[in-house]
Amino acid sequence: MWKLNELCNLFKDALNRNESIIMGCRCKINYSGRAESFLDIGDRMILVKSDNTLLVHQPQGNNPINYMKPGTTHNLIYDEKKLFLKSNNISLKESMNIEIDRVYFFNTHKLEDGQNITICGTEADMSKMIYDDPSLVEEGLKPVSQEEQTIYGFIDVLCTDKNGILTIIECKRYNADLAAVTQLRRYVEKVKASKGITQVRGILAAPKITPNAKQMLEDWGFIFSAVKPPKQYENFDKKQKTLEGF
Amino acid sequence: MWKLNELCNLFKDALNRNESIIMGCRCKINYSGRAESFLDIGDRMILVKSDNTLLVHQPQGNNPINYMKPGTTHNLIYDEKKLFLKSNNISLKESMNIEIDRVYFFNTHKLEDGQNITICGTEADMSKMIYDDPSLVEEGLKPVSQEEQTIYGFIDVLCTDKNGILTIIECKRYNADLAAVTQLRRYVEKVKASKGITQVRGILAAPKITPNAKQMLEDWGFIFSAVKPPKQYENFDKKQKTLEGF
DNA sequence: GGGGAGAGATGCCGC
DNA sequence: GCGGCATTTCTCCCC
Repeated sequence: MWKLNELCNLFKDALNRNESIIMGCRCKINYSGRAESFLDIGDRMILVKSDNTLLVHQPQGNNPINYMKPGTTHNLIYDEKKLFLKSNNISLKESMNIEIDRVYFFNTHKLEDGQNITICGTEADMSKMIYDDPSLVEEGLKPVSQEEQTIYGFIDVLCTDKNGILTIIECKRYNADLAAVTQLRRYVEKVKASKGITQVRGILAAPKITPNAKQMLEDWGFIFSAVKPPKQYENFDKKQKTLEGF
Repeated sequence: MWKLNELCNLFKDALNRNESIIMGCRCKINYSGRAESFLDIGDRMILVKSDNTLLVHQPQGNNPINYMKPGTTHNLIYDEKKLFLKSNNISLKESMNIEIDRVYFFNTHKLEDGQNITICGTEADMSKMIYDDPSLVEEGLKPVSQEEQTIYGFIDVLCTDKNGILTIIECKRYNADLAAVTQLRRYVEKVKASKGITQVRGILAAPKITPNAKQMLEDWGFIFSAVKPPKQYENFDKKQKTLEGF
């Protein structure tokens, strides 16, 4: 068991040295800022990163249950046999108060990492794939532009179809929903209005589409085209195949 | 410094006891599933929760740089003086491979927490506030329904205005954008079509609205009403006031 | 810094 | 399970 009063100095020193801090503890939490929240007593993991991000994780679930953004100031205070972690972000008008009953583990370490992640299979990759080969979406399409930031908006892929009609393709890497349809509709309307042309086609390219979205899409004279984002499951399937070989 | 080969058993035992695991290490990461990603060598914190969620956090930033969802299986393997954390989620077709060079710290502990967080200041709170007092949005509004799940969609607040015209209010707790306008527009159109009435008003209630969204809103004959979500910044302002008193 | 849109989004609720 | 939608969304890009 930790001597709680000594932790305050360890915590402060770690902050001063820009170390990352990880603490397992039993606590209750109040947050006030963009909203107000209260979390009653339970066991959690608290991370304070070298950029002063704070994360509180319960022992289940993907997301932090509470957090403070980078640039927050933190003070660990010992009072009346309890620890209080008081965090403030003046500029964001956010504050958090964690009342700590018990500390299960406590570590600090200088961690250095400037690496950026590389990801493929994103929507941008998908729109590039379609731009490079529009026949994936429809026969006879000719690419005009990709990922173009225009006054009409951010249009994924712009083509002309086999009849020379301007065609806007909106990509979704997931099951396309109502919001995807309204987004496409917005682009088509903007291009029509600003170019003063009446005929602009809209195609929604995604692996799937919800029934209601399909309905609304067709009500507006648009078309769905089933396209999967590139490289999805490629490595996994390869690996599974290898495993099956044994 | 840790004896790497011993960690594998500690790790396995912790998993078997449903303990949560936290490890600071130097590693590189490959992920394959919904997309593919690679993260070159650097210092990170790895959390494995009692529900087998895996999170990898860099020493900066809010979000995990890599993660695996609850229900993933994990194996820590020692081979050729290196550790490999191999994680697989068969049903989601996702896999991760973490190659670990060095371990800075390693802790496991049984953490128990069944608490749910209470939050106020959400959009639901905001729509309830407006339903209870529609004059916050416009004089003469009479509430009809709140948070109604209809075939047209999920309408925040439904009112009649001072002339008895059906009025749909869409709430946003943040700066309203183009998507918020298209959402409102969708509801108004659906209600018009399904009820067979030509006059349905739409009001967007939010603390702010972007210029383009305001433009589109007015183009469609809708109205913006400046409303703040309840309790936002309340505690913070109170606290600041107290501090100023000193 | 604000606007616009994606995210390996996640999580919640309702059907 | 899917659909619809909010999120203390966060993050990135571009103006």
